Amino acid sequence: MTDTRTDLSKSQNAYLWLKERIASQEFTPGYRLVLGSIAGELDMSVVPVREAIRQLEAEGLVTFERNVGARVSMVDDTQYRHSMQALSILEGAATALAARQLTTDDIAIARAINGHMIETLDHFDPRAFTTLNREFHAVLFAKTANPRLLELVESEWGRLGNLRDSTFSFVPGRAQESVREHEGILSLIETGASLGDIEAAARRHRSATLDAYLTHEHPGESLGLLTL
Amino acid sequence: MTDTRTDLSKSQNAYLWLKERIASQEFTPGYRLVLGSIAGELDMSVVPVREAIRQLEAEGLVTFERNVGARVSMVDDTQYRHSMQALSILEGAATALAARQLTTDDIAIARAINGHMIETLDHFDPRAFTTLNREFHAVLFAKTANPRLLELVESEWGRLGNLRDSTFSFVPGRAQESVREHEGILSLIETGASLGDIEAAARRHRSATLDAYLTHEHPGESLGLLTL
DNA sequence: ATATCCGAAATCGTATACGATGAATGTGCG
DNA sequence: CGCACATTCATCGTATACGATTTCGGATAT
Repeated sequence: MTDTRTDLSKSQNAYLWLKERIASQEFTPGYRLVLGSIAGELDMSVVPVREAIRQLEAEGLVTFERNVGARVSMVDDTQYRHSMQALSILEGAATALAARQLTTDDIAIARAINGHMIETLDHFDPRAFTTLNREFHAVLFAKTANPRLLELVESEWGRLGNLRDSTFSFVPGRAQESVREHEGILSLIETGASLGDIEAAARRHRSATLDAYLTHEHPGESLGLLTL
Repeated sequence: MTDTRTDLSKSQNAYLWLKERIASQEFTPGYRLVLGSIAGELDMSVVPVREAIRQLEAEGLVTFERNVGARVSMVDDTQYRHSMQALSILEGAATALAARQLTTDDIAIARAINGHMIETLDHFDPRAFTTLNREFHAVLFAKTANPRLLELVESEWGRLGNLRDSTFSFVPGRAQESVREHEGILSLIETGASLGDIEAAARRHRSATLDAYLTHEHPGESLGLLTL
């Protein structure tokens, strides 16, 4: 069942394998990455595993402590907010930069996805909702004029380990609000609104998710949205 | 003369050493990083060197090709634009997020630095100008409410290898324009302008540097500034 | 002269080995 | 009973070794 691709180096395989485990929350923040065990699991020596972990470290997914080992990074609440805010900025810009490239077909696809999201609202499944949500935004980003922004967005999502995204969706009413905002962004794009307006809307959309979480979990507290 | 810090692991030392060489342009884009040579130079085996290079790869400073080796990443013009644009977005946001935290003292310091920049305009030294320029923005960012943004900015600067920054400054008239824009940003902050205005100004400031370069090197071409 | 093939050298990717360091456990003393 | 210290164990960090792959140069054929 090992889906290791032989056309990749072992260290690359280890890298992907670990990344997957972290993203899928099999390895949760704080989880200790023992070189020997992982190497055994993947049927390789420790050397490529170490390389893989170093790469993950450079991306911020893993923290090393000398002579102690590596563990999946803990993102405390503060870091979480900062990453989310950075994400809102990056995604907002990416959306705006893609807006002009989107065809009516693209918009139709996005709208269809949003339709599915609305359907799920009855028998609410946060995981499905989250998946659809990412698909929705993927469509919007797909034709961005700046692929580098996409890399940054992806990397930042990895950093967050999409860990709490599902819990986010649980904030009462936020899901409904979210799909409404999606529709709002789509119509802004359709009607040829200014890039500034589109960017602001897309940014607010992500910020609002975080803000809803903050005010819900820590009543009275708020991110203080970047007003753009 | 080896300033290797013994409190760091060898791989960390190799990482820093390489990063320095790349930043200082001793290793220019395309330069081949031969494991054995570097290991010899640093008096260590190849293993830590490989780890270091993997980290740099994750940051985008180095590119690996299987069974061939690693070389310092080539940033072609397109990638360069995209990174610069991403940078303008990140720096714009970082500036806005720091604006409200800046004291009159901070602004005075920034203004003093900008003053030095103006002085250098007579006997124009692009390297000194660039250094001062980064200092200026460092002051503005220093108190940002979002340190994660700073990390992203730093990382993106590393990616660009601050390679062509000096050539940028050579675009006729851009240096003068730049210091004027600095002053403009400072007064926006002083007068308590909206964060949106500040962000837009800061973003435009960086974009304009790129745009000046593009229209100068490739006449008729332009980035098409994100209008924010 | 140019192209093609072959062998040598260079370099990479990974396994194994081992000293070094930190954590865990046990032991003796207050 | 609890704490200081010694000992053992787990794990890390790095050196060395070696097969695998690519690159390079020269010999041969066209």
